[in-house]
Amino acid sequence: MASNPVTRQTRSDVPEVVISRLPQYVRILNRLLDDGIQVVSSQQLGEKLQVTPAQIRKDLSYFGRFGKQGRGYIVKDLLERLRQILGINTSWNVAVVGVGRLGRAILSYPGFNPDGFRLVAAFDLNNQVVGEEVGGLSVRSMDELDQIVAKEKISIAIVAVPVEFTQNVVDHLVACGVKAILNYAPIAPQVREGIRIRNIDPVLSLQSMTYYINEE
Amino acid sequence: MASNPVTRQTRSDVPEVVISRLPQYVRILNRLLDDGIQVVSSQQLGEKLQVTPAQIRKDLSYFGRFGKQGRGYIVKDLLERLRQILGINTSWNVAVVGVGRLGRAILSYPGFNPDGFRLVAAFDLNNQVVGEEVGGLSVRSMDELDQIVAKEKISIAIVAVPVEFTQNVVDHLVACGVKAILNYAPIAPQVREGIRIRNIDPVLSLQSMTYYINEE
DNA sequence: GGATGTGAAGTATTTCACAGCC
DNA sequence: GGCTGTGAAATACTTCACATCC
Repeated sequence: MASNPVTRQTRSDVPEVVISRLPQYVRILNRLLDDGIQVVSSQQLGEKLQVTPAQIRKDLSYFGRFGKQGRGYIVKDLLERLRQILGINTSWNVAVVGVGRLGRAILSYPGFNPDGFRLVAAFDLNNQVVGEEVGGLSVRSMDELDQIVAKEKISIAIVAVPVEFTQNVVDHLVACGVKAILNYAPIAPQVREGIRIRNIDPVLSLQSMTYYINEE
Repeated sequence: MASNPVTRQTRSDVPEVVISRLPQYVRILNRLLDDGIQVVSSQQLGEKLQVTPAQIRKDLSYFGRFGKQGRGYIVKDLLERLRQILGINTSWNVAVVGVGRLGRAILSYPGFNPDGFRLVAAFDLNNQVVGEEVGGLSVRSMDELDQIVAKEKISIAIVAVPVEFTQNVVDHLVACGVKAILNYAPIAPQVREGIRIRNIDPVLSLQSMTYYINEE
């Protein structure tokens, strides 16, 4: 990371850095589709994404041959294939843990649903907040976590609790069967092999930019 | 990414990926200092950060020789040097543009100040919000941007406006002399050479994790 | 004895460049 | 003619391993 430094190797032989670029391709393709554009070349895609056309072709080549030589890629088809590869062609149920100011902003953000995620449950550590209605969801107690994760088939959680509770909450989520976590607290929680975690850490991002401001 | 994928090369010959790790070292060193630990080895630091000791030593070697052979690093001294290198030994004035739910969460987050940043101004595009008091700041109109950026010596901005306004706001900020931008909208705004930008993009992070959940 | 700092070796990732196909 | 798909080359980054020093 900056905030999300990409880690190494998986059993699959596709470099993790390649996977991390696919969602950006998906986003651009969605836009092109909305604009009624039907065919796009790696050249054009590269311009929009500020990456080299060769990189795009190489990235895609890990998964198959999606293009038409001499023409480019059919936007609709490539989009469909990438969504399939990433597993975002179906919708994932997501829990939000922590309903403070940040949690509320997350719960009311409309951008998750169109992109393959449904926020289906909200939890808070503080019983003062439990029962409150936020973003169309009734805030639950952590005691109900296990049960609701199972019932709603939740495999992804967004954690926005104070830093001192974060590792505990993450452990609890993993114990309940959650497989991927997006963490907003300024630490890097430890998780066992097989669990994916990404940290959203604006302070780290800012601190790595100041180096370059100084340089001038 | 995932949200902050690290880009390439600068005039300085220190790899960007190295710079992106320094803030994490700073964070751990701060913790060690708080815990009263005075000396630390690359081995110990590596365990806490889940990176190899060799990487830490190599990273630091780009900037000088900070350790004592046979002993390790003096926590206080290394921390001070890293803060100096990153330019976070002094405090940067930061503007927040966009005072919606997310902007409010950012403005009330107490974690920026201890780490080298002071939120000194808030702006919104919507005149309904202008004049309101949020996080101890009075929300300003975008008309005042130029003047306040100059007066407050603001070189960093956090942008949390709706996606359709983002490129415009970024352009405006750059025109006013802002040098680094942290963007929360789900696009990658284009900026000219010399301006640093990082995107906080939770949806991209989530979408790159689903690939691995599926894999199992 | 123990840990740093660093060339050299080993990997990973990106880019080149061109054969092959539409 | 134009653009993909891909080995090969180039570059970037990480890890090794050891001389050096406290």
